[in-house]
Amino acid sequence: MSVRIDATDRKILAAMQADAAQSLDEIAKSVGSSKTPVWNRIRKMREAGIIGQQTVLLDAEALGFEACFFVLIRTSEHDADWQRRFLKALKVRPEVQEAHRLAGDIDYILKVRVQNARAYDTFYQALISEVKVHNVTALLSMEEIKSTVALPL
Amino acid sequence: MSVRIDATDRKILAAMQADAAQSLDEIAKSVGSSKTPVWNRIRKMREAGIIGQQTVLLDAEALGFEACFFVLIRTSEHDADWQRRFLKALKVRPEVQEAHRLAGDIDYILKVRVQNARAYDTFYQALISEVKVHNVTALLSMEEIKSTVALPL
DNA sequence: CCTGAAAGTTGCTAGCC
DNA sequence: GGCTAGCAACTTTCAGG
Repeated sequence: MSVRIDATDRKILAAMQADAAQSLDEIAKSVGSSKTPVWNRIRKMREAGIIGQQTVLLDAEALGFEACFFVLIRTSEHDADWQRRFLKALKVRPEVQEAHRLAGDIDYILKVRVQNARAYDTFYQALISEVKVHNVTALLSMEEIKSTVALPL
Repeated sequence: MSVRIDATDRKILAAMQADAAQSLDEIAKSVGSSKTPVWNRIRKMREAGIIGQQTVLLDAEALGFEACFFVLIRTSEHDADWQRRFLKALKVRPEVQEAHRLAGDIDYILKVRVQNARAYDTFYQALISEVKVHNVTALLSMEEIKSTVALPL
C-alpha cells in the first residue's frame, strides 16, 4: 500500500509541484539523476496514489469569481443519515472548493468560491433548504494574501 | 490587460483544470476544434495570466502531513508596519497554504498544513513571537471531505 | 539501479483556406 | 479566425552494464 519515499523522491515531487510542465530531462537534471530512473520513480508514486491529478491554477478574479467565503457551520444533527446527505450536497456543488469536518465546537468549515455576494446567497439558501444546520457564520475574504497547493517538502 | 473569454475558452480551461497532462489533440477534440486554434487560445490566456502555474496534487497524508488547521486571527494592531511584517511572515512560511484578509470581526484566516499537532505548536509559537496578535483560534480538521482547486466554469 | 538508444507521440511553427 | 502539414522535442520503452 504505502511506498518508501527517499530524498530523491522528495526532490522530484518538489520539482513537479513547482512546475508540472517541465520535461523529464529538466527534472532529472535538477535532482541530479537521469531520465529513466526519474521516470520509474514517478510511475511508482503515481501508482501508489502519492502523485494525483495534474492541473493548472487559473486566475479566479479574471474569470469573474470575485468573492470567496469561509463558512463555519455548527449543527445539532449528528445522525448518519443527516451527515450522508450533507456530505453529498457539498461534493455535488462546484462552488465548494474545500470542506473539512472539524474537532471542537464548530463542526464544519467550507471554502466557497463564487461570482459575487448574491451568488453566495443563492448557494447558502440552496444548502440550508437541503439540509438543516444549526448555525452558520460566513467570513468574506477581502484579499487573498497567499494561496498555494504546494506541500513544504 | 484583460482578455475576452468565450465559450470555447471556458471549455479549454475546464479541460485543462480536469487534467493538464492530456495532449493538445485530446483537448481540441473535446472542445470540438483542432490543435492550432486551441494552442493559440491557450497561449493568449497564458500571456494574459489567466492560466497560471501547472502543478500536481500530492497526497498530503502519504507524505506525512497529517494535520491541517484553520487559524482565525484577530488583531488589535492595524498600522502599516505591523501588517507588512505579518504578511511577510505568512508568505515566508511554507506551512501556510492559504492566507486571507477578512471583512468583519475576525481579521485573518490561515490554512496551515503540518506533520502533526506538535509541528503546529512550533509554527504558532514562532508566529506570535514575530508579530503580536490579539486573539487566535485554531480549528483542527478531522477529515478532508472535499478539496479541489477547480473553478466551477 | 543506472545508462543509452530506439520508436512512437506531441508541441509548436509556418503557410494555406 | 480555422485547418493541414511538418520538424524538432519530448515521453515511454527496452536491451544491456
